[in-house]
Amino acid sequence: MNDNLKLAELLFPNITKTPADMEEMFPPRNLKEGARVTRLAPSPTGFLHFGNLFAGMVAYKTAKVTDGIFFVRVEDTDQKRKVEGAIEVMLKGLEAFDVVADEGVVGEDIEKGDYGPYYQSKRKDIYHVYAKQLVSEGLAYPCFCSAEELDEIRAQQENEPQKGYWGPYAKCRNLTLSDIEKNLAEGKQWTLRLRSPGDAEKKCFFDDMIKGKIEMPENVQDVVLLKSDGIPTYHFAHAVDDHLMRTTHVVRGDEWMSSCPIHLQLFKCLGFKVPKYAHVAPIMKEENGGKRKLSKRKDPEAAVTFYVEQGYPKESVNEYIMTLMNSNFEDWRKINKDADIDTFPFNLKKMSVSGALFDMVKLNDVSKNVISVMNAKKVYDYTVAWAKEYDKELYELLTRDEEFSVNILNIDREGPKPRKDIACFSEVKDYISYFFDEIYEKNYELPENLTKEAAAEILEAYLKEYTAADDKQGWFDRIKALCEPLGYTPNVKEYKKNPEAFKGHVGDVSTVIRIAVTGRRNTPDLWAIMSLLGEDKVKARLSVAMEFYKG
RNA sequence: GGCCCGGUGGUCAAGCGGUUAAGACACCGCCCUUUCACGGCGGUAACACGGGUUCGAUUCCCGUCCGGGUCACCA
Repeated sequence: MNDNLKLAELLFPNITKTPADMEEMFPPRNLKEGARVTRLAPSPTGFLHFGNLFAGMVAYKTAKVTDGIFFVRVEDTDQKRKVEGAIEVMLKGLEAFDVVADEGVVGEDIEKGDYGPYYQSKRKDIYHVYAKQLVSEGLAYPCFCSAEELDEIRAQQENEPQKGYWGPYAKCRNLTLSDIEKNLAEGKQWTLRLRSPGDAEKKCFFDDMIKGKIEMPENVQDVVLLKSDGIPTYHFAHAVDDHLMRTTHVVRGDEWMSSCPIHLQLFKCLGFKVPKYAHVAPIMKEENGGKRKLSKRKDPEAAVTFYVEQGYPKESVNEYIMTLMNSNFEDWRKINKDADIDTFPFNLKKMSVSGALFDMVKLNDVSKNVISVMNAKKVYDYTVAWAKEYDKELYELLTRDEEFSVNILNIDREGPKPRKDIACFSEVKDYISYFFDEIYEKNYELPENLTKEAAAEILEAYLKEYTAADDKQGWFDRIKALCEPLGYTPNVKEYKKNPEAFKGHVGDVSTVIRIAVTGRRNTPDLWAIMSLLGEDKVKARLSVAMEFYKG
């Protein structure tokens, strides 16, 4: 027995399984040609960042368009960062936007699939099988350096371009078996390090699905594989897990790019086939002229819960994310208006290489379009569901008389040219406020070209004429008839030709009525509004406004 | 600082040596219109800079500058 084998035995006495056993336990997946296996591997921090959703969506779509598998693995190897209830928060956030795993962690401590466990904290023995293998091959060794010693090494390297624990600085790299036995006997803490076979003069290569061909110097760092508590670092866990779980495409944030030399080397040392990588750029935020990553601390929209709380329908957020993911999505949508978003041929290679700025204005535009083509009942249902959670008053108002509420939401909807007023359901309250006395806010402010006196005059005349019995045409004819006696013209074109001849046109008359009834200058179809409000309420509002203008 | 990646209108972006340099959002104007919208039409606005290579560079190469990432017993 050579020293490496003895050391392996010494370090991992209880590990009896071998990599071959692992291969047998987690055989290659039986999927059709071209099917991709992707994953989302979040750490349980209790916060679902928009970037996580974004990356998750990329991974999810990649699997879906190839009839592959998308799974969730929880990277809980850092005990210090663990947060209670974090899994639930994350899964809920993903689910709210239809990113649902086929396999892996599907609920707090609920796992599904044959390639688990999917919590890294439960996979210790699996990692140790490979750790033992590496040691026995001389590719890994225990390191007894303390944090202080490591700091010292760093201090020595000030002018050294190649920093870190490598070659000449790797103090524990050449410890003899008896040195190690002695340290162990003294009860010294140790980490397991890779004995890097890399050469800084040589290059390593990989072809990223998004970034293209990448060339970097080989890794020479003796990176930590197992922390002193025996739990693996990200690098080691990534290699072991993604191999054993048969991930074909590793989709992750591009902050991992610079670790690729380590990963490539690890896969090689472990005898694994390297997966394809797809490094996605982060979503950025504009800040005094510059760009920076969306920040959990500074930007409310960085939290996925933000969209839920504001009441953006999942369809809107999904559409917006798709426009960010593949810019040809909008063109596709234009010619496939009613198509299911899942039928869009998402393509990893069309992803943008650099980070896009998050654009709330664009999100709102996308969302208005999405909501504008929903029927009134659907808008009602969505709004009620949202309000139940986030706005009790609105919930009560809306559900008091469902038919009435749906009718309100139906004004100027479901036609060939629906209005686009609502971007998210938290806007609904304001949008419909004048239908409910409880939340209606009077506002009699007039446009510049109209005086209080003129407004009072118009209202007085209209009050005499108004009847709820009119149909839309009759209603409008009546308003037109009002114009001339008061010095306005019912004909806008005529007004434009000769503005001096009139006090205004029929639009001004309508505006005064609209303001009196709704308290605002822009609303959907006024006739429909007045019909829903009913004669009594309309008359009351007209009178109150008239008194106001009379002063 | 070393190593990577990137830089086309305000934003998202097509583009792969010859284009009037697409499109979308935003903005402006006009038309339609009872208002507001919707819709239609039109407009302002861009290849970071300097060198090459080439008959010709936004496209290829080099340098500069500017952004971003990364250099942990965090992921």
